[in-house]
Amino acid sequence: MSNQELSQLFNRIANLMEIKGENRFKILAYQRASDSIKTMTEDLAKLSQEDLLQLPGIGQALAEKIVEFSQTGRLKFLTKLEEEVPPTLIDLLNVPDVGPKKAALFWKSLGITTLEQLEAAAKSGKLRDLPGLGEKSESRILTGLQAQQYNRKRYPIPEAEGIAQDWKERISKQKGVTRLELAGSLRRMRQTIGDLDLVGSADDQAAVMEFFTSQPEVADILSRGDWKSSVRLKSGIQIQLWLQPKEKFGSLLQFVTGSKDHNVRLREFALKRGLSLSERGFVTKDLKEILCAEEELVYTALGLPFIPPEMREDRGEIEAAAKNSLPHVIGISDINSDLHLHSNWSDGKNSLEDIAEAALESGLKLIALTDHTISAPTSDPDDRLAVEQIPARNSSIRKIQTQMAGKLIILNGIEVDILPDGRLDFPDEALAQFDLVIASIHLEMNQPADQITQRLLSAIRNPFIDIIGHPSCRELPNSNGADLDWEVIFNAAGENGTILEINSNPLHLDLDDIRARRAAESGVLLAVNSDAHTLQAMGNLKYGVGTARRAWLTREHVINARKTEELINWLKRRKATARGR
DNA sequence: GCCGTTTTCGGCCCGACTGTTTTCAGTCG
Repeated sequence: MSNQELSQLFNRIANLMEIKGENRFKILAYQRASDSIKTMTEDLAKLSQEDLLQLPGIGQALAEKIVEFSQTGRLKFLTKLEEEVPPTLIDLLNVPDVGPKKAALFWKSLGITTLEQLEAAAKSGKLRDLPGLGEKSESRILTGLQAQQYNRKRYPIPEAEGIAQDWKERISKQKGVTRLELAGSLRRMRQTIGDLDLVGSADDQAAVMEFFTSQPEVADILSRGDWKSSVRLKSGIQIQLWLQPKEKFGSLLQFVTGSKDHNVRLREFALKRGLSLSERGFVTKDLKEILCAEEELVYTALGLPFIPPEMREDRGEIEAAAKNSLPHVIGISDINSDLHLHSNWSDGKNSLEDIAEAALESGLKLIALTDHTISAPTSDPDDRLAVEQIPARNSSIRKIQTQMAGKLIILNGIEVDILPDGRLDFPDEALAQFDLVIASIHLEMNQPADQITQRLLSAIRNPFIDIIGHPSCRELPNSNGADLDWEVIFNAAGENGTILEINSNPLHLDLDDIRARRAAESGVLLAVNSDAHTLQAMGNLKYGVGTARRAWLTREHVINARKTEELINWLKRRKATARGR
C-alpha cells in the first residue's frame, strides 16, 4: 500500500459519500485526509495505529481504516459504499458544471451512471426537464462533456508562463488598469500548470472584462462578471481574470495565488483570532473592514511573517509561520554555480567558450561541464564521449579554464550512465580524473522497484560519483519516472554524502518538491542544476529554484548555493577519500 | 470524522457566477 493509493482511496470514499449525500463535514474529513496523505513523505503502511493518530487530520476512524487497508488490501467500508453508489458516477464529477448533487439527480431520476449515458441523455433533451435544470444547463453540460478531453491537459511551466505573460501585457495596456499580476499555481511554481489566473485593479472593471472576454483566441466564455471572468482559449487552456479595487488588491492576489488548502487553513487561523478573511479583505467581529492593498498586509494582519507563494500548499507553513520558524528559503540569487551543463563535446549545442561567456554574463561564479558518455541515448551516436576522447576534451577544458581564470571557475566534469545492471559506462580509473562526476539513468526505467533501486544504490555508493542526476528520470507532464524506494535512496545518499539533483529542466523538475523536502530532512545534500543543452536553457535554473523553495530548502541544503570555496573544498575532500580507497 | 490560544461539544472558509428561480441551490476556486 503506497501513500498514493491510500490518498486515492480516501478521495474515492469522499466522492461516493458526496453523491450519496452524506454529512458534508464527514466528507471534508476524508477529503482533507486524502489531500494531506498525498504529500506526506513518511510511508504510512509502516506506521502503527498509535503513530497514525499523531498525524494531522487522522483520527480513530481513519487510523483504523489505514491499518485495515495496509494489512488486508481491502476496506469493508468502501466495499459497502460501492454497493450503495455506482462507482462510475465519480467520472461524472469531472464534467464541468456537474457536481455531486446533479450526479445524484441524474442517477436517481434517469438511471444514469456513466459518461456515455449522460451524453446520450443530454443530446436527446432529457436533462432539461429535471428539477432545477433547463435548456441552458443541458447545453452547458454537453459542451463540458465535449471539452473534457483537452480541458484536463496540464502544461509545462514555461509554456503556461509564456501565454500568461502575453495576456498580462495585453490587459495591462488597457486604459485605467492600475495593477496586473500572475497568480495561481504558476506563481506557486507548481511542476505543471492546469489553468492560468490573472489578478488586477482597474478604474473601469466592466470595460476590462469586456476586453478580456472578446479577444480573438477565446473559444468559450465560461463565466462573465464584474469581479471575475473565465474563458477557454481555442488551444484549450483556461484563463481566469479577477478584479478588485486597488485598496483590496493585496487580498485578491493572496487569495488567487492559493493554494485552496492554504487559503482554507489561513481563513480558519484568522477566524480563531476573530477575523473573517476573504479576497475582499478582513472583517472584524464588530463588522469593521481591514483592507490590504499589498499582499504582505494579509499576513501582517494575522501576526504572521510573509509566506512565499511557493510554500503555500498547507504543508505546515502556517503553523511554522505562527511559531516564527519558517525557514528562509533559497532564492535564485543564492545560486552561484551550475554543476550540470552539456557542450558540443556531446549533445549540447554550444562550444565551451560560449557556455563560459553565458555563465559569466548571468552572474555565475562556477560551472561544471558535464558531457554525456558512450551509453547515453543521444539522437546522434557521435554525441557520446568514449574514454579515448577524454584527453582531447581535457585539453580544451584546460584552455578555457586559463582564458576565464579569475572570472569564472570551470570544473572538468562528466555525466556517466548507470547501466541497466548497475554498472557505470566509464571505469573508476577514468572517473578519477574528473573534478566532478554525475551519474544518471536514461534507459530501462521500467525495471521493478527492487532492481532499479539497487541500480541507483550502486552509483550512490561509488565514491567517484558526486551527484545523481535527475534521480527518477521522469518526463512531465505524464511520466512519473522510475519506481524507486525513496527512503532507501535517501538513506544511502545521506550516508555516502552523495548529492541528489533537483534538475531544473521544466520537463524534469526531478527530484520533485515533496521528495526534495524529504531528502533534505533525511540529511541529504542537494544541487539545483540546469542540465542545459543550449544557452537559453541555462535560464531554467529559476524553475529548479522554484521547486527547491516548494521543498522548503535553505542555502545550507543546496551545495551550489554555498560559497564556491566551500563547494570546491567539499569536492576535494570527496576526491581524496575516493582515491584513498 | 476531526479537533481544541473561547470549546471533549459544537463548530467546521468565503464569495462570484449561473440558471432557474421569485429568493436560492449548485458549482467552482
